[in-house]
Amino acid sequence: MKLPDIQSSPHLPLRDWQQRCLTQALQQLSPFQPHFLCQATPGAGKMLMAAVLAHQLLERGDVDFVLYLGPSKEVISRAEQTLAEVTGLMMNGKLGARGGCYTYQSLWSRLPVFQQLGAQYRVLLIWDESHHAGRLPGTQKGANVWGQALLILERCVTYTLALSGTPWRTDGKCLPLLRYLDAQVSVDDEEDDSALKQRLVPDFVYTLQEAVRDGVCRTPYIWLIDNSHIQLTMTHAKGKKPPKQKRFSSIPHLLRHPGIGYADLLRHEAPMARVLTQGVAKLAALRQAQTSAGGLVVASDIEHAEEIAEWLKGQGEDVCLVTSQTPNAHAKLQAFRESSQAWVVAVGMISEGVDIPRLRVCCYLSRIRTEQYFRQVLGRIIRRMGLHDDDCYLFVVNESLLCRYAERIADDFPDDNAVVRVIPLEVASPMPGYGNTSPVMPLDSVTLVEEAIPASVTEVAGIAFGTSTATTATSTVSSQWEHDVAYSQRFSKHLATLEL
DNA sequence: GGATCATGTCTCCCCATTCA
DNA sequence: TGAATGGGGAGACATGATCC
Repeated sequence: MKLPDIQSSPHLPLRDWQQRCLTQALQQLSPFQPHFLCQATPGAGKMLMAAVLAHQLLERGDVDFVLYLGPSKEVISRAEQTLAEVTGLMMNGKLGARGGCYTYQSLWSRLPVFQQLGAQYRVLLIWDESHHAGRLPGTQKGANVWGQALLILERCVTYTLALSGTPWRTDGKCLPLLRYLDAQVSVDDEEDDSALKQRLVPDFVYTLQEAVRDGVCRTPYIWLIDNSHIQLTMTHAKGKKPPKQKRFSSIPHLLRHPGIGYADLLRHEAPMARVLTQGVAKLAALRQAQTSAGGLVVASDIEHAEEIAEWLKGQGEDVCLVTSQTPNAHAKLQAFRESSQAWVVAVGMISEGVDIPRLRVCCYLSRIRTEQYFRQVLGRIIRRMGLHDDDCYLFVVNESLLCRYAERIADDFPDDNAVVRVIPLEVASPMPGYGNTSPVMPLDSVTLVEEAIPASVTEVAGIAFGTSTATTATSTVSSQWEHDVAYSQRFSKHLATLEL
C-alpha cells in the first residue's frame, strides 16, 4: 500500500526548549528505548513539540502513522488541528489519513483496530496528559482500564511519546510504560505518600520556573482570599438550646469546625462573590490594555457553574457557560476562544489541556483540592500570547491545602524573588500586579450573611449551618471580609498579610 | 478520667465526561 | 439515554494527643 506523501513542513519558530526536547527525542528514540516522556509545565507548548517530532519521524521514515490519545474531545480536537498543520497530513483517522486522535474513553473499544494497525505499520503513539493512565508501583499490574489498554497497545507500536505537566496521580499509582527508580526517602519525605518512594524518571523536564524565565509562560500571581473576623452562630434545629456563637480568625480556622466544609463555603454567596469580585476587577484592569483578555471560573458542579454565571451576568459581565450538559458545548467553547468575550464558566471542560491563551484571570471555585488539579487549572492562564501579557492572576479561597499548593508553585522560583513584604492598609501606592492606575484592593467590607437568615438549615451533628439563600431566622454565619492575603512569587514566597 | 480534637484509613456516593 | 470510567469528597470508624 502506498502511503500519502509527507509534505514539506512550513517554517516553525520552535521555542528553545521545544528544539532541545525535539533533538533529544530524535536522538534517544530507538528500538532499545522506544518510550520518551516530556514533562513540561502546562502552557509551555508540548503539543507543538510533539507534532514536530511526529513530522520528523514521518519524514525520516521511522514511523508510518501517528496515534494521539487525549483526555477530552476538546483536547484531541486541538491536537488533531496542530498535527495536521505541522505535518501537512490528514490526522482525522479517516481514509487517507496518516494519523488519528482519540480519547482515552474510546481507546478500549478501538484497541483491536489499533493492534492491527501496529502489526502492519510502524506507529508513533502520543499519549497526552499521561496521568490519566495508572498502574501499581513496582509492577505493570494493577492498571486502570486505560492503563491496561496502553500496556496492550505498547506491544504493537514502534515509539511512544508521553506528555504531561503533572506526571503523577492523586491515588498514588504510577504511570504505565514509564521508568521509575527507587528513591532514597529522607526523614522529611516520610510524610509523603509511600508511592513517591519510586520516582519517575522523565526524559526531558521543562519547569514553570524555566518557562517564566524564558518568557514562554506568564508570571502567576495567586491571591488567597481570607477573612480575619468570621462569626458563626450555631442554633439547634429544634430550638431547645440558645444559639451559640463562635469566632474564627481565618478560613482555615473556620474549616476545622466539623459543621463547615470547604464545598459549603464555596457555595456561600459572600466568599463566592468576594473571589469573583476580585477577578472581575482584575480582568477589567487587564482589558484596558488588552481588550481580548479573558477570565475563567472553575466551578464545583454544573449547578454551581450556573449560579456563578448568573452572578456574573448580574454584574453586567459577558459570560459563556460551558459544561457537559450545555448543548453544542464544544462549539460554544470554540466561539469563546475566537471571540473577545470576557468570562467563561466551566466545571471540568476547561480544567486541563485546553488552550485559550487569552485567558489571564481565573477564579478557582472548584471543590477539588488536589495539587494536580490546581496546577492544571493554573496552566489554563499562564500561556503567553505576545510581549505585553507577562502576568496572570488566580483568585482562590484561602484553604490550607490550596495555600500549600500555591507555596509549592512559588518554591519553583528563584530565591531572589522570595522577599516577604507586609503591605499596610495606608500604603497609597498600587499593589504589585494592579498596574499604575488601579487602586489597592477594595476596602469595602462584605457581609457573609447580614439579614438574610436561613430557612433551610442543614443539621450537622446538632449544629445548624445557614446558607446564604435562606430567609427565616434560625442561624446565621456573619462576618466582615476585611482581611485579604495576597500571594505572589514576585514579592513573596510566603504569605504577605494585608491588613485592610 | 472523660470530653474534645486531630488525624488516618476505608468505603460509599456523587459528579463530570465520554461513548455506544 | 444509560452505562462506563475516573476522580474527589463526605462520612464512619479507630486511634492517639490534649485539655480540663
